[in-house]
This record gives sequence, structure tokens and C-alpha cells, in this order.
Amino acid sequence: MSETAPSTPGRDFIRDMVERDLAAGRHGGRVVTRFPPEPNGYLHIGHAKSICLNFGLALEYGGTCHLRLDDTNPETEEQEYVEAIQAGVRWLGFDWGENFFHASDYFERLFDFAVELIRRDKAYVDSLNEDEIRDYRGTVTEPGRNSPYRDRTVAENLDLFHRMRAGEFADGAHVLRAKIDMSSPNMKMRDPLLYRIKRATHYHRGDAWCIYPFYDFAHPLSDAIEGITHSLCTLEFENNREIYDWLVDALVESLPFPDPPRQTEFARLNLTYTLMSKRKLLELVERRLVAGWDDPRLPTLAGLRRRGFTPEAIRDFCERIGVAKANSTVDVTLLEHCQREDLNPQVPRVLCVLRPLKLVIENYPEGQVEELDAPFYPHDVPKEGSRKVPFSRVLYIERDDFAENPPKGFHRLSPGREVRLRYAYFIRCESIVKDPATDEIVELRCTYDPATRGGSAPDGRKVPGTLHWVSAEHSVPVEVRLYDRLFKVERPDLEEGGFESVLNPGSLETLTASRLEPAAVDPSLGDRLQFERQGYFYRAPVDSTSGHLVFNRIVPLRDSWAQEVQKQSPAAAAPAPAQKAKPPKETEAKPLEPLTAEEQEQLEQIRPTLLPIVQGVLAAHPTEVERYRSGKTGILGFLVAQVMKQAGPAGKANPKLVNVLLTEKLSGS
RNA sequence: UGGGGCGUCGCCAAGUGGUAAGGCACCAGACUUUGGAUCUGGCACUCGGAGGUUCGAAUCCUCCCGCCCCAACCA
Repeated sequence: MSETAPSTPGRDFIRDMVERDLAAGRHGGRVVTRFPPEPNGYLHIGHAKSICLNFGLALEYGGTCHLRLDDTNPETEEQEYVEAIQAGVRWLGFDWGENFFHASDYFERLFDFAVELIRRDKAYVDSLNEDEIRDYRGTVTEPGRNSPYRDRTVAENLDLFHRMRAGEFADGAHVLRAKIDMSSPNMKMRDPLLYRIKRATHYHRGDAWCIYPFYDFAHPLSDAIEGITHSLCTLEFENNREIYDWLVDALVESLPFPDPPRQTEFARLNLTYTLMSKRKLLELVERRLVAGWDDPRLPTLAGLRRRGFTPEAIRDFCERIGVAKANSTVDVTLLEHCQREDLNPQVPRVLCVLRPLKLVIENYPEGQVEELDAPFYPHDVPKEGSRKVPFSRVLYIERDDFAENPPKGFHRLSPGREVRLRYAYFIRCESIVKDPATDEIVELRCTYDPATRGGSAPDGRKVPGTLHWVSAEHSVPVEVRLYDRLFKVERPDLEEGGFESVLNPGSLETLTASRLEPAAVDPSLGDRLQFERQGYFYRAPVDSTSGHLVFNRIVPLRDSWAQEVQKQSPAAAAPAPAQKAKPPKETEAKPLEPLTAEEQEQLEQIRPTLLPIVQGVLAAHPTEVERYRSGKTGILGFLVAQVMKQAGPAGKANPKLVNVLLTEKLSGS
């Protein structure tokens, strides 16, 4: 793992639990976790949360974390996914060492566990068909009924189960079920299915088996086989925990470790403006709504990686979102923030004009070229390095940086206005050249001030803004892909008409005429660069060819001018902020119950002992006293606590009397 | 509706009987050769609601409300 991996993870209920278990000596002091994906899809940032949690826990407590493929359903699983999963975990920066496992490698042992269960009369072969099983299960409000096959003898069940394995029956003819309780209020406990007959080639086991265990059976027992101590999963498995415990407890004597693993659930990650369910991601891929599992607009690890996100940023993000049990949707701006924070202090700044507008400097000699010094890092990034940027008579600037009729607050170029070209000269716009046919601005005619070389004026005059630019002749053409959120709404999954209706048509904008300063072509600068005033970009390795450079925008820079423009647009101004005028709540503390005569007497008795303490506390906490007097009366509780502490062992002082005394002193001098 | 969970700022999230942390977002200002970064300040008199217990409640008790999960031979 890279050394930038966070070393001070946040506190959460899971780490609290692990520490309690460690303190109690459970599991012989071991901490063993696992990340158990099913190889039926690509990993996404929601999995990253789980990976960071499981591997992070192991790292923090000197334990290990296993990577285990939960491959019990041959129909949906593929080797391609296995490799993508391994690549994803490794890319994130985690190492499973020797601990790479397949649940399907445990099939023989799992079969033996099932036989053991049958011998104990805790499992039976059921011969109801699928519909009947559903029917017998009952509903959430009505109990289920026992299957007519539920009372088969142990011998009969043993025989049938072995013959299921031997392939004597058709798919679906029989299943193995746990014998628990068909009237359990927990639907999951109504004799859950343990094994089904399914003739399908397994990507890892081939045709070795024609019966396959279900998740509810395979998962807890795989955990037990591996000596997992803490089995962490997401909230939707809460109801399955009862089976988990039932199984590991039922088979505890046959298990390799004395303390069985226990399952703990936490909330899965949701992110705004995207989708996180494997099913919907698959749909996007299969319907070609995106270019593939690694489409840079997708929240898949493959997509984020191809987009240019860094594992450091993703780990930081996973740490900041915390781990809890409340369903939540994290604002994607937090992810973007983490990515900027990671890149800001380390990547070189270069100049790239995304949408070029030609600019001719009329008083600059034709054919002249100057090499201007430009540092790679701004003053606030403590890194060294610079390059030469060629300056000439014909340049390109960003189209957005010129306005014929500048709106209020516009700091850039407009007719007659002077601005600075970054690291170069002050220029003034003298005239505009338009295409007579379309009226489109095709060229700007400017003059420069030779005295401002480097970007500052000897006479100290100021300029409203600084623009990035490139020399037309020396810059190199590049393709730039501007990625934006895939959906137009925060919660596409909640959309009535399906997520397709809210796809953002502008989620990918491909710019083919962008121009990059020549020095930035050098690959030794690194794969990630900041294009000044635009954002962080990634020299996309899979999309670039030797003669054709492609840059992906990872994340734009914050843009307060764009926000200003937003605010000024009439569309944005429409929704009047419904100011929730909450009437000030009457919070006057209910008056303290008057002291009884007895209490009054007590007070007088104890006053001499308590008074010095009260005064001491008051003197020791002048700011609190000040805040109390300015209306923050809640602090009284804090002051009472201080007096109580000093008054000696609990119970010595009557808090009510302390309260009275304190209030008296506070309202007095 | 039976069962299992969860409700603390716009979004996450600490806090578990004694002053409602922090981050993102947002707002204002300073600084600035990136409208970036940085810095400063502002952002919950109150914790889903109502009662109760207590000197003192987001924390304990009671009732209520809302949201999520469970009736695949998926995981």
C-alpha cells in the first residue's frame, strides 16, 4: 500500500466493536476480515468503501483481510470479472497476500457440513417445486406451512442428498433446506434453501458439481472455514444474520475455530448524480448507454481509474464519509473535493486552450519567437521546476475569455480592455474580426506592451484578469474529453420514468481542436496535469496513440465566476428561497422547583462548604460564566458538573442545591 | 401489515446523563500573475414529534410519525 494511505482512520461503531472484542480476548486476539464480491460484475466506489473498511481494519489491528470470491452461482459468474476485481483491489492499494480464496473451492467441505446438518435432523430434502415453495412460505403477515416432505427420515434425506450430488435428478427436482421454523416472523428463517440442483458449467469448477449452495449457507461457513472474526456486510443482510448465527452455532463443533465469526452490517454507499446498483450498471453497459464497464463517467473503479481519479483520493473519500447504519447518499462534490486536494499540491500546471480563438498581436514582429519562463507550480505549492513557453505574434486564447459585451463582473478580455497573458505580457484588444456570413468572431486584433514582459507592469498598473494562452505555431493539437455527471438529477434511481429519462446529454463533450503548450507533451511530467484555470487532466493511456494525445478531465477547478453567472441567469434566480421563518421557540427554562423548608435548611448548612467551591469554579471558568450571562444558559449544566466533581465522591452534594447556589451567584455579582 | 433496521444542519457524521465535534456544500471578506489554492469569519438556542423521569436529556422511559430491508431455486 502506498505511504499516502491514511494512518488515522476515523472512529466508528465497527472499530469500537473490534476493540471491545480484542479487549475481551475474543478470537484469541486475531482480527481477520474479508472482502467477498461475487464475480458477476465490476467493482464500483461502493465496493471501495467496503474494501477500505475491511482491509483498513486488518491493517489497523495487525490482522489480515482475505479476498474471497463468493462464486456460488455458476450462471452469472465469469473469469473476466474475477480479474477486474483483483485489478480493482490492487489499484486501490490493498494487498491480500496469500489470502485469495474461492467459496467454490470449499464445495466439498460445504457438502460435508450439509451432511452433518442432515444427520442432526437440522436439514431435509424438499421436493416441492419452486411455486409450491413460495406458496408454502406464507407472507409477511401470515405464517408459512410445513412442506409435506419435511418429516423425511435422516436416512432418506442422506440418500436423496447424495443422489442429488450424483446427478440422478433433474434441475429443480429437489432442494436441501434447513429445518428451522416455517412460522418464524423473520421470513428468512422459514426453512431457508441451502442447495439447489443446477447443471451449469462453473467458471472455476467446471462441471465438477451439479448442486450449488446458496449464499445463506455458503457465506457463513466460508467465513468459519477461513477463521474470519468479523464478517462485515451491508444493511440488506440484516435479516440474514439470524441464519448466519443459526448455522455457525449449529455446526460449532465441526468448525476449525472455537469462536464463530459474527456478522455486522453497515450502510452501503450511494452517491449523488450516479447509480450504484450492479444491476443498473449492467443495464447501462448492456444497452450501450455508456461505452463499457470502464466508461469514465461510471462510478466503477475501472471507470474512475480510466477517467484519471487516484486511489489516494478514493481512499481519502472512503475515510471521510464514515461508517454508520443510516441509509445515506453522499454528495459527489465531496469526492471531487478529495480528488482536487490530492492533486493540487503535486501536479504541474500547464497551459492548454480548450476552445481556441485566434489572437494576433499587431505590434509584435512577424517571425519573432520568445521563450518565456514559466514555473510549473504556483507560489503556494512548495515544489520546484519550470519550463519555457514560446510566445509569438499569433496566439490562441479561450473563447470564453473574450466577450464583445462583457457582463457585469467580467474580468477578462473585451474590446479596448487590457488583460495579462499568463507569464507573458499585457495585451489590449483593439478590434474584432468577424465572419461576414455568420457574424461569428473569428479573430481578435490586439497590441501588447513590451514593458510588461513576464506579466507585470513597471508602472505598477493593474489589470482585471489573467488569461491562459498558447502560441498558434508552437502549440500541439490534442483531444480533450470533458466528463460531467452522468445524470441531470441527484437521485436518478428515484426517477419515476426510469433513469434513462434523466441521463445528462452533456456528460461527455469531446473537444478535438484543443491546443497544448509544447513542453506539456513530455511524458516525464507525469500522467496528471493541471490545465491552468480549467481543471485536472489525465493523459489517457488507453485512448492516446503516439501521434494523437487524449486528455480526460478528471475534475474541473472550482469556478466562482461560473457560479456567479449561474446566479445571474434568470432561470437560476427563479426559485425564491422559501425562508423557513421558524418562530423563536419559547425556551424559557421552567423555574426551578422552590426549595422545601428542609432543603432550605440543608442549603444554609452546606453553604459554607459549597460556596468556596462554587466561587472557585466560577473563577476558573470566566468564559463560560460570560457565555451564561449572555444568554447561553445551557452552560449551567457544565458548571454544576464541575462543582459536583470537586464537592467530592458522587452523592455528597445535592445537585439541586448546587444549582440554586450557582444560579444565585451567577445572577448576582 | 409480522419481523428486522434507521431518523442529529442542504449532504455525510461525532456524541451514549453535564458547553451540539468535524468535513463537504453554501455565504461574506482578505490575499492572489490560476475567478485556483490559502486565510479569516458566518452557517443546529437544539437533535423526527409529543409527553415523562432528572438539578440537568440528542443521550433514560412511554406513545406517536417517517424512511429502508425481508415473501429469488440471486448475492
